[in-house]
Amino acid sequence: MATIKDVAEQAGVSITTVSRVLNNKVKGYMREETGQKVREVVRELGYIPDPRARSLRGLESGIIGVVFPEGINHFYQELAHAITEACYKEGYSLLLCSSENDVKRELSYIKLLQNQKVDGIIISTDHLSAEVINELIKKGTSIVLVDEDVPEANAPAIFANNYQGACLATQYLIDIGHQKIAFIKGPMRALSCRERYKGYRDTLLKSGIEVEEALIEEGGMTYKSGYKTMKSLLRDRGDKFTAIFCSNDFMALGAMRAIQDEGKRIPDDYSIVGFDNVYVSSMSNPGLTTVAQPINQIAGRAFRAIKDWSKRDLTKKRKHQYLNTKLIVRESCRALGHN
Amino acid sequence: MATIKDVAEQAGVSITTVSRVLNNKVKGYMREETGQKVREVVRELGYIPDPRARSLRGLESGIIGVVFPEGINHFYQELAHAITEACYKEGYSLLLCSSENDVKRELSYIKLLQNQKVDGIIISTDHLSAEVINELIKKGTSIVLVDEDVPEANAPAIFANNYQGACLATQYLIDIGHQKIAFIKGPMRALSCRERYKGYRDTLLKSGIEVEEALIEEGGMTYKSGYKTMKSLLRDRGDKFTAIFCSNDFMALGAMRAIQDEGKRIPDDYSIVGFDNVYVSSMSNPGLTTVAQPINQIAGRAFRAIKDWSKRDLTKKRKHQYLNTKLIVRESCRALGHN
DNA sequence: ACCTTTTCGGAAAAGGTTATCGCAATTATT
DNA sequence: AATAATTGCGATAACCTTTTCCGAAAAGGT
Repeated sequence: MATIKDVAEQAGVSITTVSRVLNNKVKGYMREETGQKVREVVRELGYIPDPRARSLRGLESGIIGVVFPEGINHFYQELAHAITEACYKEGYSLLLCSSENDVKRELSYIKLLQNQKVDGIIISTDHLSAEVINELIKKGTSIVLVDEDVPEANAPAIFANNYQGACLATQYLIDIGHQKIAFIKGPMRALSCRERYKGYRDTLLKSGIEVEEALIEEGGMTYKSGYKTMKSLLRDRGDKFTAIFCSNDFMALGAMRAIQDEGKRIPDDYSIVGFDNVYVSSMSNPGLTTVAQPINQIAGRAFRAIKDWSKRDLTKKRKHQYLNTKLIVRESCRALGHN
Repeated sequence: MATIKDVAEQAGVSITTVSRVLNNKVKGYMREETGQKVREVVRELGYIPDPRARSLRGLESGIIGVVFPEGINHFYQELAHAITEACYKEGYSLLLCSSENDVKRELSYIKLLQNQKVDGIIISTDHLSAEVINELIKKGTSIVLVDEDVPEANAPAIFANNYQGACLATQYLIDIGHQKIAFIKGPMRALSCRERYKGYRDTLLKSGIEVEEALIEEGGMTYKSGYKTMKSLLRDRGDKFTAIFCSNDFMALGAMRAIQDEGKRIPDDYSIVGFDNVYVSSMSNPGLTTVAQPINQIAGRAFRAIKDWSKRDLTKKRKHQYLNTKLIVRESCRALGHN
């Protein structure tokens, strides 16, 4: 592995000069000829400055840390992939960590990332407090929140407009004739889930439909919990609704299976809509109609927020970015005739 | 962020002493009392040696690089997650890269990982040549191959016994009464796919069943390609087989959908078996019977191989590790009566 | 009391990079 | 021609750690 010293020797200039050429700092100018020569040798030796040495001097390390709550969750995997792509284009790479919903592990990962001197941390959490995050920022860590907000934290936050998405889904079901729409919500601890819940309620009310608490259940955002919750809904009040809106795709997929296991058909007997548009939602049978999160946009903006961190005006309040969602219509819903 | 200097000052000792305590080098002995004091201050300040400075001195960086061919592929995502878990237990973390099946990108990632001085690289590739890999090893990079082998490369290789897995699946179908078993194979470029293909053929032959080329098609390992391939199989010779074995779960899922779209039923009309046991295979309807790869074992051993790299005897030939697979029986197959 | 051995801790170099400072040499100005 | 301004580039410190070497102090032996 060639060092800057090798380049300097080979080019017959000093180390300083090589560094200047590479970082094109024009403090103390530079003859074009010398620059040429150095660049040539750099190419020849395939020299790349050691990122560790650079970051030791307080410069960028080229690594961005990502902390997500669940490693097996396809949504986070897809988001992580999207961030990878955004980073790759600009030569950055990703240190990927999953906290497995454990605050202790989350904190230890953050510490680890700080120690590795990452250029910034992109995190999705509903465990961390605003104080912890603000403390980190005060100490100089760049933190960007994605997917889930931490209200009082002074970190830029980028996520899908969950409220708007839930409205979209609910309105769609209403538009095609459904009135009795069940809802499997996610844990109310998570702001994103509360927003989706609110979107569902508000849209019903706006259309003059009563919100029936009996048709609302809380699940744990997993396939299994969707299955179980749907089973009990069907058993207790299967005739009281014609459509179901689920707070995420996994629960929707689980719910679909529960319905089919009960000998009912989708969309003939029940219509169903999910949320997230994870890749698998296109692989179900029937294909799941769902609300797509703008994953690539979220990833790109999160990356940009890290890169532009220094330009941020810390005295100003942080910027929220709500990105609109889109309804992806597949085959899991059918229009209801008037009756 | 506390440095070793802070610790030294706080404890009233020299930097050397702190380092000695931390790395418990007993060159020049150490009073127990001094050691105590230092450890106490370390705990107090929450001091952790800067991994970048350490690795600059030639020590471990605590980061392991992972290069996979596809970012969106659930199988690799799950494998990556398993590696993350294996690493986390020992304080390591992962720099995750996906080459998106592009050799150039693969090479540039490897270079990047080398520059970041990762402790080793875990890679799955069918693009890289043995020469490239051996060259890297000669230059001092620790490389472990997983999932896919590169025959002449002198790197430890760890993967599922694809041949045994394919035998398992085929034998299962035969055991429950199927004789006419179609096969959707993967690209023959990949050794793993060739092994699966061989397992399928050998098992048929062993049972005295003729291998019909007309029932064998090649797909691209994706949901879409599984769907398309199955469609054409059904159209051309739908009555010539009663079961299908697919080289991976995604193609199996696509094939299932194709069958169902044609108005046929699984497992009533056709039985189907996949390979990999990705998480989604449990979420299909009906649940997909498949061959499970021992992902956690692969991950654990790959990590260990990196850690034990220095203990490896480079003059000896590298060790292959074929790990046995397991059949996961769900609902996508039915027993055929004799007729 | 003097010498040897043991025990402990400090100074400094190395690892690769960048930023600051300043010295020459060249060019411009009067 | 003398002075000022500009330009080109090198020496060196700093970032944080580990390691080697060496010196000081304490303890032990005669």
